[in-house]
Amino acid sequence: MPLDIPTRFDPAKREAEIYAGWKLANRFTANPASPKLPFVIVIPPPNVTGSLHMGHCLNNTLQDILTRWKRMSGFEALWLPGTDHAGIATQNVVEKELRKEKSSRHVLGREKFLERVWAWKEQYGNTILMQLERMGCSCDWTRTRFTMDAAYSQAIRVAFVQLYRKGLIYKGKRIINWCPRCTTALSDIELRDQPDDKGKLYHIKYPVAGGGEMTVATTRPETMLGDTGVAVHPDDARYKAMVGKKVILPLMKREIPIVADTFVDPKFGTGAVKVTPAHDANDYECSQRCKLEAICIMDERGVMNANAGRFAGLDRFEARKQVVAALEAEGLLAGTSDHIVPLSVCDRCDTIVEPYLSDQWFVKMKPLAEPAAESVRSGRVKFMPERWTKIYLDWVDNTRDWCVSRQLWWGHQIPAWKCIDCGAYTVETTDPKNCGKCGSAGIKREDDVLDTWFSSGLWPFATLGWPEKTADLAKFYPTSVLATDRGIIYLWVARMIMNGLEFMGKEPYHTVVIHPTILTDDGKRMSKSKGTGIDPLTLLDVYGADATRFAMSRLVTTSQDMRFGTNISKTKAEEGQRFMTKFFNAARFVLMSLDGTDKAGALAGAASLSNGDAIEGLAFEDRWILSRLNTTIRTVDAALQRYEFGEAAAQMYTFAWFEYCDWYIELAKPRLTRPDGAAARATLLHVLDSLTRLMHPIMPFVTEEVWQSLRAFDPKREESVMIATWPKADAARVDLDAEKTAGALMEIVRAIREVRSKYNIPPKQALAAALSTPDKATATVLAAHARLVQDSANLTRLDVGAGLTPPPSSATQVIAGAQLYIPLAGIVDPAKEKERLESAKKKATEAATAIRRKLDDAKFVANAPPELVGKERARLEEFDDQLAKVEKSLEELKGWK
RNA sequence: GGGCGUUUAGCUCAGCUGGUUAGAGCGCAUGGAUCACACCCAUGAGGUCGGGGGUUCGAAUCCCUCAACGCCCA
Repeated sequence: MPLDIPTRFDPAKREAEIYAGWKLANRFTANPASPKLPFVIVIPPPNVTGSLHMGHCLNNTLQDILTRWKRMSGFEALWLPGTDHAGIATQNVVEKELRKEKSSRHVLGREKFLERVWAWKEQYGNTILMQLERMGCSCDWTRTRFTMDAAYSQAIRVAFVQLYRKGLIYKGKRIINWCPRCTTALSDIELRDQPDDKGKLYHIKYPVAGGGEMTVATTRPETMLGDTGVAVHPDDARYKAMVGKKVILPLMKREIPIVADTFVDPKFGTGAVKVTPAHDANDYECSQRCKLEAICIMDERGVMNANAGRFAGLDRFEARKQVVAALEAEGLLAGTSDHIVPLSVCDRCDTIVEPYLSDQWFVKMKPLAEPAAESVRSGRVKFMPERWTKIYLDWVDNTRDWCVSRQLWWGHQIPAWKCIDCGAYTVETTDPKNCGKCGSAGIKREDDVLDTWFSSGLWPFATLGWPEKTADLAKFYPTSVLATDRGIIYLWVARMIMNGLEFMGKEPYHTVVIHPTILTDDGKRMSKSKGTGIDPLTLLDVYGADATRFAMSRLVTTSQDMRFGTNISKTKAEEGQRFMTKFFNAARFVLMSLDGTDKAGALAGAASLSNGDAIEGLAFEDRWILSRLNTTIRTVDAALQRYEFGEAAAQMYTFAWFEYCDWYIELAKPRLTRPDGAAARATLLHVLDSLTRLMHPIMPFVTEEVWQSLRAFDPKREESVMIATWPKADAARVDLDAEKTAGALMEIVRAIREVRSKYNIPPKQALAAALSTPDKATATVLAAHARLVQDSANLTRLDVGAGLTPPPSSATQVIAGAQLYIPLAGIVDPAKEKERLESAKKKATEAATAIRRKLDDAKFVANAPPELVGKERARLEEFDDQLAKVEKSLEELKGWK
């Protein structure tokens, strides 16, 4: 054959080149002036410290599938990429570098340190984005954004000022989560639970002034140094008389009051609790109600300060030991018991977090959260799968004010200036010179920066140019779909919806797709620290992007997470690789077969088929595959509409492999070289063309490669499959009769192959067969397609007739509606035949009995829908018929001897 | 403590609003260098649908309950 196409598509060799071609042709760039309807996705910004992991790989595969699918479907598709500055994470990375150099950010000073972070970011900050190219992601790289870009930073500032002026941002003293290692405040959701931490519950005796004692229970004895009260439940009879009295705080010899507060659980410990307002959130609230003072006993690094008396200078954990020892020495330790202590650690550095009283900036959440909840309740924003709606609502309905200040340097410095003279804050979008209240020039900017999520929350519109009224913003906001993992529904999704409503007056997207989380082979969460993660680049290197993408999308279901560890990912990627190769070879076959034949005829025919027009000489099998193709197009499209990626992938796989390759191509082969094979050539080409488009969103590279081969054949088609139109299902092509008959023919072919296999007859050895049907109509239909069966089963002849006399010494098979005889003189083994027939008899008997039992049940006939009853009757008839045939064959078998 | 999810073939998973002889891929077994593909083709074995109750003419599917595993919130 003159056409030279390799038998494999080599991803390592071709992917980069294909991708570069797309980029060069600006295929990813969206145009705000386009008359097309927009379809927009903003990427969940990966943080600049990361590199591609399996979660990104899945997340971005799905986004790319949606983007490519919509782009082909006639939308102005924009997939906007970018990265997030990741305040703590990035600062930690650079501080670590500095430590190696025996330096620190404090040695460098703020300005120099930030220069250093920027340098780091320039060098490593785009790693993930570059890796996305490896996956074939069709992001609009001309619009890449970074949350620290000048324009983006200005957007944050405008947002902050607006919220502040509306009274939605305030500064206040609160108990917040403090990381003594990062020396910054953290929000509730930047913590992680430390699993099964075995701690102890300490029972401490507090002497009561004027005699007696009270025992309190605590898991954190060192905090007693900061106690300013002891609380009991007001209804607790045991302590009623004590309320209002004082206890003498051991070790500190401080008199502190006994107060009554309903937050005390009388059943916990002794029913009396120590109150440490500066180091416990509940205690702080209690102190506000009971007018207790707050004494802070630790510094920002978790070291005891002067308020801790003789324990000053000790680390918090050392202080615990010594406090316990001191209490013991004074005979005030009533005892200890084992106790599981729920501990939180810093999400970034694993340090145990300290509840800490400090002055921080907060966002008032209620006014923002309420409309954001309403957006979801009303259905203006939908979660897919739907069950995540409840998770989202639970959070937005109960959210507390959000601490947004961080004691870091890397980030957006809070645009608030405090007046040295009058103490007022001036909050402006441009740097002020004077206090906005008293006019004093003595103003100082806040040191703190904003939580990274404050900036990410503006992502869907700040990336499009807000607060400026840009063309992009007008065209592309609101965006369409957000795809992410469930892990950041609170952190990010909720905040985007709040901000979208607050600043744009519209929800940022109509659909949130929550995709599975990647698990290890044994169903645990992948963890970097445990080393159970796998590197997607390895998969991409070995199997290529298409195979990896197919493997992942194939596994996306709406109910389950995705196991994709070392072994499973390999198996699944291999499946993807095989599919890629199979498809590539189908294309190879079609193109090579058509080469040298009547190309123009094939092209014209395929074009007519694409238009839904009739063409001449369409054979039964052509009508069948066209029917199947159009059903597949419909189901794939429907699956994507529902964001059921696994289903979409499975549908195209089954069609391409089992229907197109295994059956249709084989059936079409004999016709290809015949003069009357024009319709077969046209159908072959048309189906390949449709399949290439259909598969493109999931397997962009191999489909582009095939498309280019098709284009060499037919230069008039689009330059790239990326801009080709998405196939449209043509209901008129669906032919259920043809599908039914095809099913029967396949069954016949399989039955013959089964006989071959049982008797070890090589496929090369041609056989004869006879098909006996009960009625003439069936015989006529099957006889019309005898040729197809002969070709597929390598038969020299196939006699079809109503009530045929069975040929002697035949292997027999009973199939739906017919008996099949394959004369095998000298080979056939009556014992084997009998065994097979008996097994068939058993199966048919069981099935028939089950149905008969139903139909004999008056209740079934009365209650079941009539069409079902009819269906069951028909099935019974079929099985009875099958049974009769098997029995007949068994009879015939006896005659052999 | 509360909530969510999962439990179907050796493995990974489908199975929609209850009615199939419970499916697929991998793996396994047997046969095959046939002129698209051995990353292939053909054929086959393998499941009392986690346990126990219940509803129903009928349950893998609905309800209750127990168990195991995973995740989230407190």
